Amino acid sequence: MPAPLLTRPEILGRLMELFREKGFDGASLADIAKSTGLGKSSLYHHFPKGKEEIALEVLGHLETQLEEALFQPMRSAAPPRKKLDRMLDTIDRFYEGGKKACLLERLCASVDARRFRRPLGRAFDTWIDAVEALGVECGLARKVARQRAEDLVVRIEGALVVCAGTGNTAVFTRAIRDLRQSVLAP
Amino acid sequence: MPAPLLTRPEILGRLMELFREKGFDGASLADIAKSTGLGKSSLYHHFPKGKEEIALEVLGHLETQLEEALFQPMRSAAPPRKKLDRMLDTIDRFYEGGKKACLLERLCASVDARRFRRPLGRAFDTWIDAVEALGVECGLARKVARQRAEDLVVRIEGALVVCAGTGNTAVFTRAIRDLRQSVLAP
DNA sequence: GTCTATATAATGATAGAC
DNA sequence: GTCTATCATTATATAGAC
Repeated sequence: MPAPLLTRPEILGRLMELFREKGFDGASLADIAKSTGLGKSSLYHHFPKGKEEIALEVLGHLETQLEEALFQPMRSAAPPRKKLDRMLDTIDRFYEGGKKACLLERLCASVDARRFRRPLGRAFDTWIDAVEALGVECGLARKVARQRAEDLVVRIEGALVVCAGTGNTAVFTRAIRDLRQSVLAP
Repeated sequence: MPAPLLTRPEILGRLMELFREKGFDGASLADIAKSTGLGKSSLYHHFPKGKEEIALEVLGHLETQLEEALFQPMRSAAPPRKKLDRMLDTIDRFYEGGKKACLLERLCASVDARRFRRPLGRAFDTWIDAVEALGVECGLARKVARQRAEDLVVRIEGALVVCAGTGNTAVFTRAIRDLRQSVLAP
């Protein structure tokens, strides 16, 4: 009875890396096995429903990570501007300055996107909600705060696409910089 | 000697639809054959180097379309604000109000993105250049015009991603509306 | 320029031993 | 919980007839 080689969070972390790099359609079970160090059969032990279940679990893992690293800190008593700065720092690190792709975007662009629709929509909404709350905390009208929050997510995702297409990460860096000013502006 | 069933632009048009819907990794040769009504062997007659060549040709077809429908009109003598409006109308139609994906984004998100890097970068740059020219025409400093142009492309691409993830096309509609005001603002 | 038939490799997924 | 071996299916790509 061999012991597990990796903990479940470790496995999911590696798989998130893989899907961010190759996308869902582009990552084969062979890739998945290699990136985790597990054989295919072991994978089906952990994820009996196969590749689709793997992606859903990885999405869930991301939601947990986002909650801890991105959303929890937003509910502290710190000044909203500080909290926005912290969020943008975390985002900048997570995407490595525009060099790494977004899991949400990669799954949106997959053939089975409809299967992932619910968790994808929830992840985007949670993210937007967190930024909206900052705006409201800053005294912005709810509607304005909402639009600014949507705009933040839109610009992050768009900048990642344009960076991937042009190879010019300056676009992402500038997006982050601009958002520090614009999101909570009066 | 059977006659060709479709002209080359017709073939490329259908394939563009297919890749926008399924992505490069998600569209199989069987899908490609079905969408064009051609057998696999016929496909290899038209595109001897296979699937990768198909995607490159489709990208070229898009560049031609963009040149005619998007960039040419920008070089007319019309007032810049009118021309921006026209571009945003064309974009809105092309993406069907946020319901259809962007070919550039789908190819950026493919496993072989590096193969498409050059034409992808060129397409993005040409697009940004065209918008930048409008800004300069409007009296904006070149640097400002450039940033606004990048921002337009970023927000379009990002809005498409968020729409695909949330199913809420309002985000795209609002992005288009906002851009009408912000891109050429003094 | 299209077709049918096929080659060959890779795909997602299972069976059963340990 | 992992492994090796294998399954049926699908993938991209060719050969050669018409």
